[in-house]
Amino acid sequence: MELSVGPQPAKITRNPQASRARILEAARIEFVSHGLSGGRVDRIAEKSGVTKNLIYHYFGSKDALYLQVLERIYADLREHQQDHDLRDLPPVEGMKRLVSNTFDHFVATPDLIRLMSIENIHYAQHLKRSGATKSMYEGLLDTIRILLKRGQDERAFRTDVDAVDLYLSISGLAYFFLSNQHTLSWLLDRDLAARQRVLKRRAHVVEMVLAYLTQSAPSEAAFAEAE
Amino acid sequence: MELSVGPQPAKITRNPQASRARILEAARIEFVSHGLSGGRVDRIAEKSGVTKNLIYHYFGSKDALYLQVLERIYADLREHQQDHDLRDLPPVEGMKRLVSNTFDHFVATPDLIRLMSIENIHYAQHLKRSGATKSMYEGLLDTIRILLKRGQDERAFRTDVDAVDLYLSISGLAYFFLSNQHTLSWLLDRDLAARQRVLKRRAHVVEMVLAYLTQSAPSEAAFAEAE
Amino acid sequence: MELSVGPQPAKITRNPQASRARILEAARIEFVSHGLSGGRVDRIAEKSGVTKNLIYHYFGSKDALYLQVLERIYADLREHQQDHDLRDLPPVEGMKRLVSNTFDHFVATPDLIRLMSIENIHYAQHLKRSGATKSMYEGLLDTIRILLKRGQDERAFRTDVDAVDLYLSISGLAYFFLSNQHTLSWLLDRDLAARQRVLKRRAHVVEMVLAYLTQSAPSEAAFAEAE
Amino acid sequence: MELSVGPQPAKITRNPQASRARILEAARIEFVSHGLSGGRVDRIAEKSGVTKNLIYHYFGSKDALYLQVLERIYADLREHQQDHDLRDLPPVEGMKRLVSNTFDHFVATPDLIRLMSIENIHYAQHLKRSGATKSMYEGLLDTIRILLKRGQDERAFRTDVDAVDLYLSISGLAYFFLSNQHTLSWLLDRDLAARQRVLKRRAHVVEMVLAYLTQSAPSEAAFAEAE
DNA sequence: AATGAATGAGGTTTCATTCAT
DNA sequence: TATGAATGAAACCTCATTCAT
Repeated sequence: MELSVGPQPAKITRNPQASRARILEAARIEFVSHGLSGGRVDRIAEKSGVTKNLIYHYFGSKDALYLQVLERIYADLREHQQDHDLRDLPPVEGMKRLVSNTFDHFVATPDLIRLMSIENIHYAQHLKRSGATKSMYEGLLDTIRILLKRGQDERAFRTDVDAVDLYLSISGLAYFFLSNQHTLSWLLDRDLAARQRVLKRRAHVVEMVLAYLTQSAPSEAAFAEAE
Repeated sequence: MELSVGPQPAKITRNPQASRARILEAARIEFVSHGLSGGRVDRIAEKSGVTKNLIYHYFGSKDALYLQVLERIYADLREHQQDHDLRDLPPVEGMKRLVSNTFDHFVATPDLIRLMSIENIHYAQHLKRSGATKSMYEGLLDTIRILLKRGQDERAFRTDVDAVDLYLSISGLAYFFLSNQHTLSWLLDRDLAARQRVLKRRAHVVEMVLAYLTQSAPSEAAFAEAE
Repeated sequence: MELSVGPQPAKITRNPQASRARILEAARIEFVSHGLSGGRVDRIAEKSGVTKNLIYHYFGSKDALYLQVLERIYADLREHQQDHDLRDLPPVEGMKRLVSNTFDHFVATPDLIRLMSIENIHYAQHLKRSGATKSMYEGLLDTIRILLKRGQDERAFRTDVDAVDLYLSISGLAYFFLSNQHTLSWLLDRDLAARQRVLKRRAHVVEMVLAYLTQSAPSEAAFAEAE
Repeated sequence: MELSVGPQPAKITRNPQASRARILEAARIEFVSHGLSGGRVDRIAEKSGVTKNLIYHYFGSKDALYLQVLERIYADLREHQQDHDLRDLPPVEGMKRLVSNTFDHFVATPDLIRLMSIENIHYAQHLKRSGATKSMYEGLLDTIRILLKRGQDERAFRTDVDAVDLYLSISGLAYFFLSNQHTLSWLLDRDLAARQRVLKRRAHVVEMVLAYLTQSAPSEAAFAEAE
């Protein structure tokens, strides 16, 4: 579309924090939209109204800037992720809330989803280099473990559940639907971004997880065939 | 004195189909490894042992080459996806097989997973431009619908299941685990690529889907809260 | 001065060897004139009538191109340095010729002198990385050794001469005068580049070396080293 | 609540002379290490602990700063060069001392040597622009002339000696060995910086100069000029 | 069918320098 | 006297693409 807004008036801020923030914001949009290789420092400079030099002055390199964007996204994630208060709810209720909260959070942060995909395309090499972010997952996993334990003690949940698998399922059921929105919408000839469709999906996900957890006995045993 | 053999052409195949195939194979590896923006025509030329010009001669542009790779991956997918024979199995058994087949197929085709992620990063713009491939999903969806119907008729499966949601769940439970292997392995401090881990995951996925399908009644109804 | 010859007509050669040669020639002039850090790839491209890309296509980097220039200068040096035929002359005559040949050769190849200075500014890091050139000095040193030996056998030359020191003196007496032409001309208020001055210098250098060699006994011995 | 100490200026010296001195010192190291084109204002600022602006405030430009460094080096040279007291020694003794003093001085001031080389790479354009320093050479040349005259009067020295050539030889014999240390050490496969090697060289240089001066008659005369 | 040579446009990064306070 | 913020110009280098044969 590219409405020609003309050359951004190069607003000199003399406010380094504001400049940094504007660069980071523009970089987030750029990298989320085009990936790391596809992202252009020129566009980031233009969008943030600073010169390219300043970007390099503050961040050192395109890669380092990308890493900062990545770390900030994860830091935001950690801040906004509040599952602690679910730990004291009745287990079934708590778990339902946890699943739908996770779903909602994914819906609310498409950037996070795209950056995670981008990172995986790059074999997570930047994330691995980053000093941050690892612990954040522990909170969510702990909440899952606590609710699981309490539900099992109450005989509401089955007892053979691996918390990590449960976490992967809760996430995966939402993530795939969102991350692959564009290919799936086309292949299935449906607009998966439509509000009703999203709400329906959330209900489905919650039901599937809860059905699994509340099933009395594991079905008749392990699968045998390897590969 | 120079032997006048004329200009010694380094490596003439004179076999256009073989050249095309070598280019496509090299391009697949390149794009799967580095993404579309990150993929380099130079490397494709080098790996396939042809000159860059031939690539342009055959495919016209980098984007067009990428599209060919994409279409071929989908064509392969369609060819190898054989779910028809599951349609006549007992519904529970058939569904278990369908879930684990899907899982195994994803495990066996990491390229497909990476290309789907790459396409979504690019808003599926190439896939949408492609004339091919759309129908392939119908086969799998039909098999799901048939097994679902038969299971519901036998009162083995719950009746309020949306086939598309079921398809999304079966795929998503496997896809996320595989597509996000690199970030997850690091964040969770586990090697999710380990064979035992993969097998365990497959069993879990099958159980979750079956638990959902075989649950007698839907849990107490719709969710209310919208975002 | 910069006579504006206009944009070199970008003469497309379709002759890679000619292109390479033109690039190398332009690079030699550029690096010799401005040093390594001061040399500009843009100017080399302009002067050689090719695009910058071609330079990188052929040579990979500015540093690599500089190294090529350096190696070529040394290769030329080796080729043109013909001292072999001096070995059979009467020792005094041979040595005179060797000294004045060396002097003349330095005068004739100001590029070599400048590049040697440039390399030393850079701690010879490129030369050290080069695979080439080392052996070339052996020829000259051997000639020195042979003439020296024959002169000593004839009792024409003193016997306490270190060949390497002699080589360093023969070179240094010429080199300093030439390499430091610009500072010295200014500091001494004389045009050291003037033809008469150069010839006078050559005679002086020959005399000094020969006076040393033909001196009957070494002067009265060691110096008390000052720190 | 923030302690309102106002903008906390990191490191205010409020001592302009000390700042100037620190800048000059850092600049000297920088230019001597990397040359003029290779020297970086950023590094000078960092090393001297001041902001770049101050450098420009005091010196105006990189070139001007380099010139200051150059002039200071020459000023130091003049200050420390004490050859006056040699003028009254016996000529042979005095000349020996002058040669080895010059040699030692070069050894002790590698910066001077590197800057002279750098200046010559730049065609001495900065030195020529400088208002200073020219006269300094006169002292040394005068000492040479005086000792030469007295030696000739005593019939200790030959009579056909050009003082400037003698000066160039005394300097060149030491300079080349030192300025080209890096290339020569590599090409000759010897560590020319080793203390023993340096002392040996000094003795050789003294001997050569004295052999020349004390040689009774000039060798048989003219050289047929080549070229 | 295939090539070796060459390019235009634009990518990331560097660096001397200036602005506003 | 001194600063932190910011810049313009140009540096090196990359990459998809085309030309002439």
